[in-house]
Amino acid sequence: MKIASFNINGIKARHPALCDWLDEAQPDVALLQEIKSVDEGFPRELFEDRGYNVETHGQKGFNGVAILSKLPLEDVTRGLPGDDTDEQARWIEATVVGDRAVRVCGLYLPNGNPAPGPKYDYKLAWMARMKTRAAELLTSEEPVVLAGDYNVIPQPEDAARPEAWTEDALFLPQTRAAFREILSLGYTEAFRARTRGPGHYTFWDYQAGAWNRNHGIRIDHLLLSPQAADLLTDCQIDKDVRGREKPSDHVPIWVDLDA
DNA sequence: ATGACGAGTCCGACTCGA
Repeated sequence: MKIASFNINGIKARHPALCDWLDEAQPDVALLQEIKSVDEGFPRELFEDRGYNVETHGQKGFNGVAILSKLPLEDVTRGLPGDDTDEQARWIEATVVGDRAVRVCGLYLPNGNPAPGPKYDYKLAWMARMKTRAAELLTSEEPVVLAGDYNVIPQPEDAARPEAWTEDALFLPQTRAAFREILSLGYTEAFRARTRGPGHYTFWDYQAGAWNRNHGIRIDHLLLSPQAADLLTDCQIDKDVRGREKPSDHVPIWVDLDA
């Protein structure tokens, strides 16, 4: 079961590039972030025609997450539990029924800049809620995948120029500590389970020639419960997507599970 | 250096992102 995460930065602007990548990468499941669309505005036929089931959790103008799955989806839920007043569409869950049932969560973690400030407070509060949900999911003792745009640079080696990010909400010590707290519940970061060392990125800013200079950061992650980690056979970043026509500023990252 | 990004919203200029 190939499960991918991709922050597409707007479905209206990105559906051609997204379809090209789907046709070539053939993921069984694609967890999308920043669809920037309401549910009714999402071009679901484009994906249904390719054999995908489509579940969206959209909102007007920004944010928004979606699940595309060639396998049946069950028990779909929308929104991160823990704050009924939170209206931002950043979390969707479903159970993918393959040879094994896998619970997948697609997430778009808040950016948090500028820090300090209310946006950073929201980020940290959201991460605390996510930790609670991540802990609950572990009690199922089923394979769980938490995949998405975490807006977290875990380590200095995950940025081409870490010195440029020291004051940034993506790299502040509190942000990285909150990310480690979720990992410490018992999750495995899929990419780092298989690849060590610097130079691996999932985001390059549109500005200042970041792509041409390879000034990237690694902020899109897949976290695996122990039962999912036992099934891991591969994890790759589709870096070349960033160099194509009208790209997102993020690229896809995916795992292959023996499920 | 007069610049050096892009998407969405509602129509020129704002917000948002990372």
